[in-house]
Amino acid sequence: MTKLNLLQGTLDLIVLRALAEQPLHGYAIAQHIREVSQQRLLIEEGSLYPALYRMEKKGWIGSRWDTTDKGRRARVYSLTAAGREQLAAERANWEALTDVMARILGQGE
Amino acid sequence: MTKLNLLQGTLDLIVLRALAEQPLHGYAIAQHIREVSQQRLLIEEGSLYPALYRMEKKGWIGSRWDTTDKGRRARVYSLTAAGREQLAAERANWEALTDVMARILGQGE
DNA sequence: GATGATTACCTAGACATTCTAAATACATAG
DNA sequence: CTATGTATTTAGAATGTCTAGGTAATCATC
Repeated sequence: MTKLNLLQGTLDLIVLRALAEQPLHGYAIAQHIREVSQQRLLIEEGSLYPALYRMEKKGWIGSRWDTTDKGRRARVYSLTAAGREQLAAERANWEALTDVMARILGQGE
Repeated sequence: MTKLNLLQGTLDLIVLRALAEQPLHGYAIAQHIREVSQQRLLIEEGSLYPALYRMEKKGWIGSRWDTTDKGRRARVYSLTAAGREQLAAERANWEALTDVMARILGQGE
């Protein structure tokens, strides 16, 4: 099982989806994605944190400082209403793209 | 039916797949993709031509100048053996990614 | 109480890919 | 002779991800 290449543009969708479940801090988001993907998707911190800042700036997520169960300070992110809309839009785009790709890849067989 | 956002990294796969069918010149590749995707995927020229140069440099495709049925000079690209391998690899990566994404998007329902 | 592993965040700079926006040139239709 | 379609080329901007560092606190272990 080789490591997967993440495609540019999918990280936002993945993060929004994770936060739709429950509020999480950055480190926990990375862990969560690793688990759900069965170790196949490894999000680098240098990708994740800047992505979180961008999304907060766009109003899709909000954050507050909190203490984790491990007793450490962490910035916990949660979805906003705009974020829920964005999630729906990106999910729809993703599904449309996979449809088109299936046509393209399958065509001629 | 809105226009789809192409994800960074999928263009090579799409082009390789198109050339697996038959040799084509750049303009025809763009048309072909538009048709197969039912007008949903519009590849810009500024994306396509640089992508073709990159792929030729990597040895995945080869080219020769030829005359089209419309009587014009055109650079016709075709898959190399390495290109066929690359196509298989990228197709496998794409399929693995859609599997993982399906898990992520579906999880918790 | 030193050491190392884990948790948690931050950031600069490199890199790759796609897009916008232009230009060139030839063919054909009107 | 003008507009439209065919066909290629390229510069530069925009975007997003990664590499590769850094800080700091907690916990287990020796």
